[in-house]
Amino acid sequence: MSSESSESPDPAQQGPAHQVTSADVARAAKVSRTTVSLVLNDTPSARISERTRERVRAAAEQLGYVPHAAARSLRAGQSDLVLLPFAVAAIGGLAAEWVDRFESAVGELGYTVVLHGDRVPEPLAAARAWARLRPAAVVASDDPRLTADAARVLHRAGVRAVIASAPAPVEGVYTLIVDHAELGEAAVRHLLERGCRTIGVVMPTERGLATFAEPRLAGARRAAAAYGAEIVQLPMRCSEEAAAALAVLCRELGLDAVFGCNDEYAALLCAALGDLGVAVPGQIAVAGADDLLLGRVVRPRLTTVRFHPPAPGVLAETLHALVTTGAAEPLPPVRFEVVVRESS
Amino acid sequence: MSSESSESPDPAQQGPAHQVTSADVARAAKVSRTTVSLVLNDTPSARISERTRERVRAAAEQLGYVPHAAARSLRAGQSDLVLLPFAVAAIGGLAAEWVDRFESAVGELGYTVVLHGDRVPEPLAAARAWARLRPAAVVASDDPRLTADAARVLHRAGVRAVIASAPAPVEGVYTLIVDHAELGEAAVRHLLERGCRTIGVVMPTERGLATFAEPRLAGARRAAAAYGAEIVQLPMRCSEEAAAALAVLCRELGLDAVFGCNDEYAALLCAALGDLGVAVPGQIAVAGADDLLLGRVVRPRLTTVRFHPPAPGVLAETLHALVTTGAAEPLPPVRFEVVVRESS
DNA sequence: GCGCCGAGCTGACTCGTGTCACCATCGGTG
DNA sequence: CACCGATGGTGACACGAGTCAGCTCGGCGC
Repeated sequence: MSSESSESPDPAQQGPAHQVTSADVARAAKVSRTTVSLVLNDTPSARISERTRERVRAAAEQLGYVPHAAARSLRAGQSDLVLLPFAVAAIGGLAAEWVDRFESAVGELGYTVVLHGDRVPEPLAAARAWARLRPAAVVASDDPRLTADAARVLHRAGVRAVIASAPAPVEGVYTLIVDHAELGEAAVRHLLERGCRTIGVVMPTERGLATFAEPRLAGARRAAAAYGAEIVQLPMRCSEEAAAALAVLCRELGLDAVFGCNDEYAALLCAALGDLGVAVPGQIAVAGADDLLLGRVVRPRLTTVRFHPPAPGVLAETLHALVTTGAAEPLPPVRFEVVVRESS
Repeated sequence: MSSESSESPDPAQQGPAHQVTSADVARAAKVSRTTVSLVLNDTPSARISERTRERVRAAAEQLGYVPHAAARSLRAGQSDLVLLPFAVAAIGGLAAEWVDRFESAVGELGYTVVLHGDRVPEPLAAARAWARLRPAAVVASDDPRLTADAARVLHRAGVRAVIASAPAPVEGVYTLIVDHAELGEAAVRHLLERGCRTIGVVMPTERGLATFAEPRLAGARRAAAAYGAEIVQLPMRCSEEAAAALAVLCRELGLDAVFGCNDEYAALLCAALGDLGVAVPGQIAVAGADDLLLGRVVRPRLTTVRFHPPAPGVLAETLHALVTTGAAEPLPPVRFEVVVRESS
């Protein structure tokens, strides 16, 4: 494979062909580098004749000049990066679409969104890794590593906005309250209202999911307490085999309902119960959470809890306000809604 | 631990508190900036006494110094960024896990992986956007924007390795051959071997998926031609309603099999057929692709085509070789495997 | 002739880092 | 005393871009 037509057969072989800088454009247009900068950035105060502007733009185009973001933000003292420290696999289908729309929204405000998932468990080490990039903002979601200390490291590195969703406010972080306990409570209250009194709660054993699972369980307990009902913890891996084993256990324990913690686990368990001949919801009712496509594909369709995050555009403006003015109106807590379908 | 504690109550409120640079560390340790750099980078040729090293490290720790990645790579003339220009929503569940493992693998080689999904449709504009970040490598997957011209823009900006998966080699790009036509062919050949002769192929109407759908359809045609069978295109959105409508159409058309293009579409259609009382696979056999969890959760379980990408570590080493030496061994084409389950 | 003005452009400094060449000190030797 | 070789450090430049103060030049008024 060769990429450069006639000049040179293979640029990958001959080392970087000399990166094009604004100095090259200046030489080509026979002006100073200053002029190039003024023209290409449309600096309002600059008094450059239209003829010169044309020359500069033509030269830039012809040379294929692309500004160097790092150099620019170094000089500017502030970058246009917005860092989302997520591992891709940790983003569900629903959230993925939200992320994409958020990306468009902040993109229109001139930011460059960047996802960077690392496996660093220690909060300060993770924060340092993020800080190296000197982003203008960091937007995390229920990431337990985003502690007050981590936020301090980020602010020290010049990060202007640190945003996170979390069950409770974190010092130095603009916190969007997402109370998973409330979600668990809503799901289990629904099952209680259906008359169920012995309710299993699936606890995913995959690392990282504990952040959601623990508070959801706590909420489930809260709901059960009000009805004098019983809660049973059900550890489970995200696999068919684990689901099959757990289904047997559910029957043995005589549960009359299970909160799956998440649509994936709920659907897996639901299918396993069906294979066992257990009627859903007749003998055991099942509810999931997060309203994934999955829940509408299985039969019976899965009852789930859908949550309503702020519109991406709204959060984008909040971010922009934080970056520019250092403050922003707090957003209302994220609300949940039980979507009753056929599994309960 | 607290790095600043008493000085300032709320770092977010009082503006950037003066970013900590290596010069600050130098002052605190009473050495030159050069020494700081030598110590913190463990430069092998440096002759610095252990006492001084300690002082420098202590000062850096105490001040919470984090190096400025942009400045560093500016000076180095090359960054450690690996850019994956994917929209998050475009990554399926299976691929997401692969991406995460790839991230770990290249991370161990000292790179920083960054996902950046934009919606720029024009290849050169997109390439310029990527080039601004001056990554060491760009790894794309079946992205139609990664043309030979786009690759040229990237190389011009000093990008050392441009890697992509695609059905056919692209000039200037290290291409990992993933022949979706072959995938479609395998799936449909399986259905043909089951005796089916009138086969529908779902064509997702969502933008971006055409990249996969078109070649898969072409492969389906190839397989059908060998058997003298008929192929019917079935456009479909990714929703329950669209699936229900399409299920009716399938029955009317008298199809005896459908290739769902993808497990999501296949599962959706499968469920809709079931709701209609059509027996799967009795009356209509269904096959999907990509081997998502979804396919093992629905009943009947979905027959699917699984593909075997190179191990993340292998591709990471290929990338490293390209970045450092400019060349790498070609990898064998990605192979596919039909996983027969209950829907066919 | 001199002073002033504005249009049009540029020189020189800055951001935070890495690195090369050079410098200072010291103990030892001819 | 002059010289040497380590040892332990530092000064100054470069990377690519943005920006402020200042330069030149032609035209105009008196």
